[in-house]
Amino acid sequence: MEFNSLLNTSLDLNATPLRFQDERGALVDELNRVSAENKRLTEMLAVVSENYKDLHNKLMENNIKNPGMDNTAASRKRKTEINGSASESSSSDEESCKKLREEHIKAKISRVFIRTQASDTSLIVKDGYQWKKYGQKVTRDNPCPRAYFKCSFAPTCPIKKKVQRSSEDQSILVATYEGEHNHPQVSKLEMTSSSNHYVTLSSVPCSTRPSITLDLTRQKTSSKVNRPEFQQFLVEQMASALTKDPNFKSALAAAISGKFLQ
DNA sequence: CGTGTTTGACCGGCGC
DNA sequence: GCGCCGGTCAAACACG
Repeated sequence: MEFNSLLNTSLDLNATPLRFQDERGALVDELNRVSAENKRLTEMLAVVSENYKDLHNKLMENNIKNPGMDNTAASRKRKTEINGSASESSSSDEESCKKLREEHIKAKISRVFIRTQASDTSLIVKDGYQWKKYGQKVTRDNPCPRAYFKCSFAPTCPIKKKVQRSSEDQSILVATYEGEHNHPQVSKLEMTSSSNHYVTLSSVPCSTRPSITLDLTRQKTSSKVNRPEFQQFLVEQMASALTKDPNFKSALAAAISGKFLQ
């Protein structure tokens, strides 16, 4: 139930204070607690944004100092592939550039955390795109199977998605996106799944960026947070801090508009 | 019958 | 060189 309506209801019951005084007091306490929590989260958000800005600036400086050195996803696989292409005397510069571009796409990795119903055992994440499942695997570090998806909307779309339940909290789905779509989003309506009750707030991070997970499902938000301008402010602040990354921004907007308006 | 999903086989990278 | 592991393929299967 909407917290504000709860509060209003309790205020309407002033005529019978003996009966509802305790409940009203509890609600006021709850309001204060939620307001404090919201303030704390806002501060945390500001800190995280600042940290990200710093890291991003350092990354940019490093890229300028070391052009061609992509240290955002320094997997051993990538290193060997890049080294291999660089050392191949037979491969042309064009091929090397092409490989580097492909590697750059692969380096664009983002993670999305989605709270689902405990009973929901599917590995479906509705994010507005059409996906084709091409594999499933049980990995060593997590008893829950990992599903592999390719974008089915455009055959040439290089993005891949991995979805796996968190080993710590199996009600949380972790979707890992590798690469970027090379086409517009199919359907924004699909972004808010009825079964996905949590945040779809993504970290945007090639390994150096901070990872954020916000719990926006706590519906007892203050009236200030319910204001559209505040939501817009939050969206703009975070989005600008995260350098307009499309994955992050769309997920953030969906999370804020969807959950705060509930 | 077409489309999407499942699942075992296969491949390549990596550590020992 | 061998085994482990994650990722991908493709045949079989399910479903509308």
